[in-house]
Amino acid sequence: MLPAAFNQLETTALAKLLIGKSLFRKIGKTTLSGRIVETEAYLPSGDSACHAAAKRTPRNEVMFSFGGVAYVYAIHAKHCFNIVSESEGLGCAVLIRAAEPISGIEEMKANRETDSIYNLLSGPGKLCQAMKIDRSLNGKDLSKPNGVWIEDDGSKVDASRIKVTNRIGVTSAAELPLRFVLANSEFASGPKYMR
DNA sequence: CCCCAGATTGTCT
DNA sequence: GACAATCTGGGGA
Repeated sequence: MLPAAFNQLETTALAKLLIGKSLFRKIGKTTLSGRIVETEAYLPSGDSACHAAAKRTPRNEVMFSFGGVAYVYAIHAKHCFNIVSESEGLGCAVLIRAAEPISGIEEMKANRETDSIYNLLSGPGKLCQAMKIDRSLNGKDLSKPNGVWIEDDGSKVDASRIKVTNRIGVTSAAELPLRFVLANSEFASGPKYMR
C-alpha cells in the first residue's frame, strides 16, 4: 500500500506517478482492482475548473483535507473518484479517469451490466460503477483500512510512455495540459487519438 | 423553494 | 459526431 506521504506530492507530479499504480476496492470477501491508465490534475490555484477554486462548500470540503483522502462527488447522475493531493487547506486533487481491469473482473462486469472488459473502467463514472464507489467513501483515508486504497506493484512506467493532453469534459480552463494517459492504452477513456 | 450548469454516458444517425 | 437522460449541489428569490 502506498504511504500517505506519497499522496501529498505536488498535484501534477502525483497525477503522473499514479499512472501504472493499482487501485483496490474490497467489498466483503470480494477484491476488485485495476491498473490506473488515465488521470487528471485539479490544481490549488489558477485552475478555474477545480471544484475548490471558488470557495469552501459542503461538497468540496474534503478537498481541503490532507493529501491521501478520497474525494467522491456526483455529477450527471454518476460518481467520480479523486485522491486529494498536497497539504491540508489547499483544495486540490487528482481524478482517476480510467484503469485496466486486473481482479474481480466478473463482479465488475455484473456491476456494469456488460461483458466487455474494455467497458468496465474506461471513464470516471464507469470506474465508480464497476467498483461500487459512492459518496459513502468521501473523506476516507486511503492509507487506512477503509475498503479502498492504492498499491505499487513495483513495475516502472517510463515518463516517455505517458501522454499529456487537455482535460476531458471541463468547460473552463479547458486548454490546460493536465490529463495524463498511458500511451496507446486500450483501457483509457475517449477516442484513440487521445491515448 | 426553484433553477440550471456540470470533472458523464449511452444511444441514435 | 450529435444529443438526450439523469440528478445533485449551490446560488438566487
